[in-house]
Amino acid sequence: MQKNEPSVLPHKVACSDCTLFQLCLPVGMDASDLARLDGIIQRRRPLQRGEFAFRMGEDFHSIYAVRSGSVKTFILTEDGREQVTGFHLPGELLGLDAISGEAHPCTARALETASLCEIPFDQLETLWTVIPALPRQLMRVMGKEILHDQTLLMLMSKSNAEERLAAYLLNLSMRFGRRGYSVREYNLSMSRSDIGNYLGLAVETVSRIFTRFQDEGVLSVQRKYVQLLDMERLKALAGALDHGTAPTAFSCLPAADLG
Amino acid sequence: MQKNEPSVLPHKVACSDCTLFQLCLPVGMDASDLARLDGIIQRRRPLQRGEFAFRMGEDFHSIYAVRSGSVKTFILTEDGREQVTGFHLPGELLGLDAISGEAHPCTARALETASLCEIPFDQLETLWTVIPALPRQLMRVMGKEILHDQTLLMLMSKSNAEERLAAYLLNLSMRFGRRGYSVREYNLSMSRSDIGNYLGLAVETVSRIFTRFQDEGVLSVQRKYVQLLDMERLKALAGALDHGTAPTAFSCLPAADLG
DNA sequence: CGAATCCTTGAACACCTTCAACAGGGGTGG
DNA sequence: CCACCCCTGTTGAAGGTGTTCAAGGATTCG
Repeated sequence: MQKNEPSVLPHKVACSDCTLFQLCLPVGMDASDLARLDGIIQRRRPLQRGEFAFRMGEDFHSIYAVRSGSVKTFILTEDGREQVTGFHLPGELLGLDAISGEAHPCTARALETASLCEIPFDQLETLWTVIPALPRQLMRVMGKEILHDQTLLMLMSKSNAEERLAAYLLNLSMRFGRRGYSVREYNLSMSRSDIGNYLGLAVETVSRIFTRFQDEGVLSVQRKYVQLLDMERLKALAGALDHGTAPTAFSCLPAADLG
Repeated sequence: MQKNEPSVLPHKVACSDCTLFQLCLPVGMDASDLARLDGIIQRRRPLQRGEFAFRMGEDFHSIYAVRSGSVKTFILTEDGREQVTGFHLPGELLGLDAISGEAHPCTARALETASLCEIPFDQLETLWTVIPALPRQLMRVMGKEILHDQTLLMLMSKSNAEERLAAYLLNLSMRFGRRGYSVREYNLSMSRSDIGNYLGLAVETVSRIFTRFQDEGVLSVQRKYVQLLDMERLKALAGALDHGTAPTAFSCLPAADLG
């Protein structure tokens, strides 16, 4: 199998010792910078599946980095329906969409046991007067988020159900790969319903396409466990959308994460 | 009629004298800060309809603020098709999606005669060491962009054609309103094809729905010129999507601009 | 073991797309 | 100034893709 969970529950690991270091905020910072950043980060007890990191409408105070586990973010419409806006893996930041306002526009909920680093935003602001690399880096991350959303947007408006699911699975693969996990097999921490919601498809459609992909030998799936058997076919299925004329290191979707 | 074009061609207007001041970057800056920002801004000759501000793949050097006219941004897929990612009105920034990378991920093209302020990013970076409000403000703008994309995403995945077009027209209305123009009538600077592309709909569908809305008395449209006759019905048509449990001042779509 | 939830599968239907033809400006050139 | 053309926009009819509705099967957890 694969290892989607770190073997040790990290509770007091410093940024400098964190294996996610390069995926997270501290890129381009030296040891003393790291120590300072470390000083403002709050490490809370891990969230259990279903628990909330923050809820829509709550005052915005902090952004969060996922250290282990996974989190989904979603908006509740006034009629009570959910709209999943993203899935967040270790090394990814949470709450960036709140920076422009006073309150969180979405809710963040753990899909499985997950530990987060909380980074109080006002302290981050005071910090970047002494660490010039910090705002630049945060903007890079926000820029990636923008790219991600635009890619997803394109997926939604120009692709059919097969292409969407293929791109989604490849994107997850890439993100797991970056974190040192297998790109060929992984466990989905989110339900079919979440996937469908995220991709703008009915659950039934997601299910049908999983079956179809399996019948065609592109992948094997059994409940949460997915093996990508024919990456090439999958990439072909994902369509011309991805390996575009894109500037930099776009593997299957832009450097920005799709979910 | 309405006034979508400033009467004077602005060529050497200082930030402090710019009527778009509050929509643009300089929010929360004092006179001396403004002067400094002013010093790095480059004002080029206006773009003619069809001219490019920058093209996908070009090195990222600057972000741009639209001063007058309108601009569309789009991605070219490898098979040569266009994907419109946004429309930009006066006071809105351009090129934020390039901050995370080395090159522009999209192309920006004038929909009509348009003048832009070019803001070299490296100079902006040096500037924000002396103007702490600057990175904060830029992040707010980027955060809005993220919110905008997420809203649009929701529109794409959960709404039908009528809801999309209604939300789109209301969003434009709101953005014109903020700039002091009429919220009830305006000229579309983009083609039906661009609208359809942007909303993930076929041109024919856009056309049909315009006709349907007109037949129902919701609006009147003739070529580019649109009058919103029944805002309430239009809002109802746009659906529960917008006036959500949203945190702050969400008029019809979040404070973030939809296009 | 039973209940609840998640996932799968089938069939009918709705919505939008595609294909096709035509209308109407706006510009150019005669 | 008018004729012509091209491009954009409109309208109609057929077809496809995904949704909805409905039911059954599988897994998990109390």
